[in-house]
Amino acid sequence: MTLVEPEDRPRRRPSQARSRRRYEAILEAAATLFAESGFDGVTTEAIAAAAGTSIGSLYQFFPGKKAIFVTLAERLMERENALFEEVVAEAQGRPWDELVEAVVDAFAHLQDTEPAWRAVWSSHLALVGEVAETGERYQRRIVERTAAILGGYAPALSEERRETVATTLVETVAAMLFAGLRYERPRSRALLAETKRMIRLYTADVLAQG
Amino acid sequence: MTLVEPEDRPRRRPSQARSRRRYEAILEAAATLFAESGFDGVTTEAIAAAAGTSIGSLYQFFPGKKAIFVTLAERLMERENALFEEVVAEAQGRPWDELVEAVVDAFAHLQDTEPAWRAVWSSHLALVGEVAETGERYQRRIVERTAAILGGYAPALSEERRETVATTLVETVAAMLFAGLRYERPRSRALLAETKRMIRLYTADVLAQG
Amino acid sequence: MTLVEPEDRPRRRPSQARSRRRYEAILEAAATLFAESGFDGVTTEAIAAAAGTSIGSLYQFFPGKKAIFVTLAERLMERENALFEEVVAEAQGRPWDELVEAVVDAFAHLQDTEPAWRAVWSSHLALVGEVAETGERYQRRIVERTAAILGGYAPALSEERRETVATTLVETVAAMLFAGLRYERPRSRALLAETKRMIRLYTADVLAQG
Amino acid sequence: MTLVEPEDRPRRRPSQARSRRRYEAILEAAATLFAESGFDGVTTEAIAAAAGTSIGSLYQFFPGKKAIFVTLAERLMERENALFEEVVAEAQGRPWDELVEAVVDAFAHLQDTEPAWRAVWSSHLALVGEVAETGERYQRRIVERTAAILGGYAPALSEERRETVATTLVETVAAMLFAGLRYERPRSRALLAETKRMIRLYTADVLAQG
DNA sequence: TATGAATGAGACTTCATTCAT
DNA sequence: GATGAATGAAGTCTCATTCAT
Repeated sequence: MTLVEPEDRPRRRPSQARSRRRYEAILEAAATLFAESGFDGVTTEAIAAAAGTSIGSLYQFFPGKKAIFVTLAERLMERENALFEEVVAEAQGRPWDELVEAVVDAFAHLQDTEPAWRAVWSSHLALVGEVAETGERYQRRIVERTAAILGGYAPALSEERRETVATTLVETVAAMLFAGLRYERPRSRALLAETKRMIRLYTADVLAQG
Repeated sequence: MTLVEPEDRPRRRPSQARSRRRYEAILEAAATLFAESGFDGVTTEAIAAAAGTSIGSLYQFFPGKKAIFVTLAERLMERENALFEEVVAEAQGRPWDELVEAVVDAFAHLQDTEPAWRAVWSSHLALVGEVAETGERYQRRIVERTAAILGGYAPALSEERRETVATTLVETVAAMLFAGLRYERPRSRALLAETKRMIRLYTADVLAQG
Repeated sequence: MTLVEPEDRPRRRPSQARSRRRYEAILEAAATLFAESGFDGVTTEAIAAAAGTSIGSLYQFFPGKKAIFVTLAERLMERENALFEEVVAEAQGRPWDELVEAVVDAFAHLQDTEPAWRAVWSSHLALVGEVAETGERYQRRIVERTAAILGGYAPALSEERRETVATTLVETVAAMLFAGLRYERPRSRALLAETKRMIRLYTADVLAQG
Repeated sequence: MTLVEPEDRPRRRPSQARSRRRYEAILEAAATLFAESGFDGVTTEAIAAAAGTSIGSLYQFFPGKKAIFVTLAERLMERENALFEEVVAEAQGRPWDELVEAVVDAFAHLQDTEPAWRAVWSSHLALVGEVAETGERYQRRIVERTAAILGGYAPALSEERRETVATTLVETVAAMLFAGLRYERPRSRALLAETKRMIRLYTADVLAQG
């Protein structure tokens, strides 16, 4: 189970208010449960119960468990993408360091508020099955955009170098945000602060040396 | 399934040559299969088959599937610990940067050669189920040792800072090694090189500023 | 599910034009689908969809899936009965052979034009579940009528023989018509032709010998 | 579900005595249940229970419900084929009528003693799903053999006529044997006797006229 | 009355684990 | 000790039927 097949798409995107609520409840319950126990540790029955609905309704909206996960993943990735562009647009013209910091903070905030974050990134980073593809696709896009933006600050850098640097930055932030999940509050913030410092230094060096 | 219970220990550490071989074959087969498909994606039957033995024999050595995983994990962690101490001992007296580089290279090499690496770290980092506890315990030890060694190079650093820095270093290396698994060869090496550069810069700054 | 219970009757025989149309559409759609995929292979949802209505409406007319089938069956059987009497009335006074041939042809034509035929007879002949009872009842009536008519042509035959012969004729025609469904057009007609020849010879012998 | 796929073959043809018994018990229980309630009316759980074993064991031998049915069907068809050849060989040189009678009697006896008979023929004749293919294949073989043997008795008949006649004979016997299942003992025998008489007359006519 | 979303019993199947040989 | 057949709990999913709108 690695590719996203058509059968992994929702069955029916509900439009009426009550259905819509149900649909969202299922996704929300699933996000929480997946985050707690991982994909295989969660049963469709448990998702339905946590969403306060019946197994039958769940299957009316989604053709299967994987489809729920994929929907969650694509939604999150879409949001991450939008968030990235939004922050970048806002930070227009500001120095590189500030731009990076703004992006990292935005993502950290998303991580804090979005239950799906943990479930999806866990799967993505751990490469275990689901969303390998989806996650990779979205991450690739952010790497490319980062490389492009970096080009504006470091025109001397070869395209290849830019991509390597962008990949490193994105992977580092993602990995460290994820690692932060394993720590309680004061420590996780400290880890994030150190991460920012680390990439600031790295970036400065790259801009100076290539 | 998160804590390591007594029932997750091997049943009997076989001493006779033939049994020993069987035991090792099971662990080796399991490492490969877990790395490929994750804990839930592997059946005990498949492990036994890949080890060239029977499901009955497998259960003679291990009380269950989780015990196989836990054994693999503890073994790997033990080796990582030993490796760490070994490299540190060898690098005695050398500058901090060289020490760090030697440790990172040693771990990178371990990652390349040990099939269990991916399975165990995936579980550990993704926090999904198994070995959360075991992994955390071992990682903690390495962080503490790193902090202690760092103390030798930066006596001015407060104990708390030392721990934060050590944590950051260890998490970064672990996370980036793991991230490297998602890339093919030339890129994964580049990512590792950038990671080393990044932590070298970070470390230098810490040593200079605190 | 073998007996026809009161709950297998339609809920209400609609009289208003629009309802009537809906009711018929459901029966027609069901006939086609049952013929294609058998009773268990068809979902109520599919019937409603094929009838261009909703599942809710379907249950307004019929108390359940079986009731649709039973209605179809009784309707078909009724028509067969009427057809039989009609043909017999028309053939009044003609020789036995011509009478038989006329009946067989009429039934063959019904089979060709009525989608329910296949579904209902399949169930009846195969004795699997539905309409065993209904079918048997109607078939019995036709056997009795055949025996009675035969009495006019062969007064010497004992009542018991007459019944045996009538049963044989009816079963043969039904079974061979049904068998014909498994063949494509030219062959199925040939099979029917041979069947007619066979029963003609059989009948002639019975009339001659008893 | 119409074609016989590789996944419809048994999983493991057991060799040890105990397994063999279990395997047979499953098939026997399935034959009885399928005959009573049809393919869809039977659950794998019910088969396992009737066979005095567990659902797990059932799935160890067969990959699914259909595979049980297919195994039953192929086995029966194989037996029918063998029986046919056996009877034909024995009747070597005897008149056509005796040959036909011997074959019909043999099949009638098989029908009486083999619980799978009803289940398999019901499915085959009713064309509902399963074994359509398997049944057709075997029946075709018997038709061809019948046509060939008929050729020895009626060399003047064109090949096409021979096939039509053979098809008619085989279909009639099969259909009437099956129809007989719907009658209690004395009547079912009478029906069979009449069927024999009918095909004797038919055959005599064919041999005389072509 | 018409609609179709909601329900949940129950079907099929897998697989970790036990146990007789 | 080794084997692999046997077990059955538990998971995924379907579909007949109900019911709120």
